[in-house]
Amino acid sequence: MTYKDLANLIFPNITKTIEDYEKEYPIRNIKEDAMVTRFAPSPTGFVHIGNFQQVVMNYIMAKKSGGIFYLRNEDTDKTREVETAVEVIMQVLRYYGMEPDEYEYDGKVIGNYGPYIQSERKEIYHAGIKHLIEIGRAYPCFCDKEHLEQMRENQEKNKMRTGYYGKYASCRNLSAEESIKKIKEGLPYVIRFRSNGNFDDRFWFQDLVRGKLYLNKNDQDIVIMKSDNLLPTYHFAHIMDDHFMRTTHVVRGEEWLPSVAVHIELFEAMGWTAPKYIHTPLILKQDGPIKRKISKRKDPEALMRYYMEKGYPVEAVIEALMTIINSNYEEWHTANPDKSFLDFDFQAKKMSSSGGALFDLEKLNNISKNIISKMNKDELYEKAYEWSKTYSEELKNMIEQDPKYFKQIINIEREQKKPRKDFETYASIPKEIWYMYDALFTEAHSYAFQKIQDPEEISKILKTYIENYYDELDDKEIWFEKIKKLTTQLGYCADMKAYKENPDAYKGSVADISTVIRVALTTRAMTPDLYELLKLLGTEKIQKRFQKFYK
RNA sequence: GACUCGUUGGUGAAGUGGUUGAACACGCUGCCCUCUCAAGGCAGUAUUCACGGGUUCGAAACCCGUACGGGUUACCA
Repeated sequence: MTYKDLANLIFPNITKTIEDYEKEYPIRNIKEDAMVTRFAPSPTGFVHIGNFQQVVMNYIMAKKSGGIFYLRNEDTDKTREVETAVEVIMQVLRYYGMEPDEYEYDGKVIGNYGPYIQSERKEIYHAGIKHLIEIGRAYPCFCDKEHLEQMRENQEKNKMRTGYYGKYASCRNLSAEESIKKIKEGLPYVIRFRSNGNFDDRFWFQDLVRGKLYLNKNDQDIVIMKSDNLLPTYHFAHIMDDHFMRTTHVVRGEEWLPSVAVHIELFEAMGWTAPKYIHTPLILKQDGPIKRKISKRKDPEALMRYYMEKGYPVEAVIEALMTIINSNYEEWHTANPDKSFLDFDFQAKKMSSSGGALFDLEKLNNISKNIISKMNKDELYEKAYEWSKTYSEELKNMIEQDPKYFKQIINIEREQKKPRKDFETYASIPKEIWYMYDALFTEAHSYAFQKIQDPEEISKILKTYIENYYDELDDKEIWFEKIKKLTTQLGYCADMKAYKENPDAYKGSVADISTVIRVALTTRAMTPDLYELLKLLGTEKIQKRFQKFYK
């Protein structure tokens, strides 16, 4: 009895060999320096911001180099899987314009290196495992959970490294005969990798972010195939997939750094060269005095859904992430405002390797405000409208009832050198402009009058203004001259400079008069340019809103 | 516990032995401009790079130790 018999007993129906698959998935016909990258999430139903950051990196590397970016669904853990997960992932990728070149979704397989869903690649993994068994680099292990647990406790007690290795790896000494016998008896088993490594040996590993790392070799006989569903573990699945999908660069979180030695040995055992690895720092969150991993359970901003629902422009989120990825991105972008992030000279080694970055929402807000302020009215209209269709009934209604009017409102102080920056997100638009709509205005009750509170005085100001001064045909200069005349007529100071020098000499200033008009029209003391607002509202609406205050 | 990665302002950070008396951006503070606000302009915001020691003519940068933080330690990825 040989390893070959053992392999055939375990995988009687696997006929294809590694060589067959090498032919089936040939080296990609792309430029030598083109990168093949992938996004390989497990289908949990969410896209974490840390994962998305990796998507951005993967996407840039592939696109810039003329390579391929593909999506692979890592669903080997059937207990965690969520039904609609792939849909969510594709939705996010498309929303942010990072459509993969190859993927499997909605019954379609795009690309020649599929299937792109791990649970559909069982035969490929089995062929790999069968091969390892044949050459003596993998073996069935019959140890049960209790035994393993006991072993770990003992190791911990003796301050040893924990794990299934060396003398602790009892099943590695089973002969082919013994293993075959146990399997025939029906004992449950997993398949473990047989490590040849010595932990005290070290080797150099090149990580593209951290540089050269001097790591201990692996000596763990890790599980490569699980007992229940015969699916491989992540460790084994990813080396098979990354090899046969001809991946050149793997971007993953730094939580994988401790298993690099395992993966390297696995690649060696298969006779393959490993792809290049880029281990990214985690995204952290300030929680009181402590920085901790941003968590999808506690922190809504950990999930991409949050940014979509809030209506941050796509470019804003990408820019915020790029800033974390390569902090010189921002400077580059201000120097090259018209270029896409794909033109940026992204370099993995420029990524900070320190601890992990706090994702700064305030920074995002600032970026977002700037980006929105630079859109012209048509762009903003298009994007906000598109967004509103799925995320905001309120905004959608506003826009649809009169698109032209909406554009006029958002265009106030917009297409100019130093545009206003009122809108932080698409979702914030209604909060800033609702008072321009009569239907919404009738519900408003509290008026934020400032210095002038006296109802008699307010009435007098509004009445005098509308009866004697306001004319919607006036240009801005004349309009303001009239406001000044009104101010003087009522005994206030029309010259702000004079007023500031000696405020006690007057009842108040032109600012106070304007504020009364502004608040009566909008309920707020702070709005964009009054002249523009008046023009857009029109005489009729103005009169109606003023009437409430007449005595 | 074991193994491992890291530690520059409130935040992201630049920096690889000498025009760094620590860039840039966000935030914060003040002033100016101004009919309000948002902007914009100007100025301020780490006497110092976790701490201790060493190497050097010279260190935030190189070395050692300590402390602190993160990660891993699963038939989860």
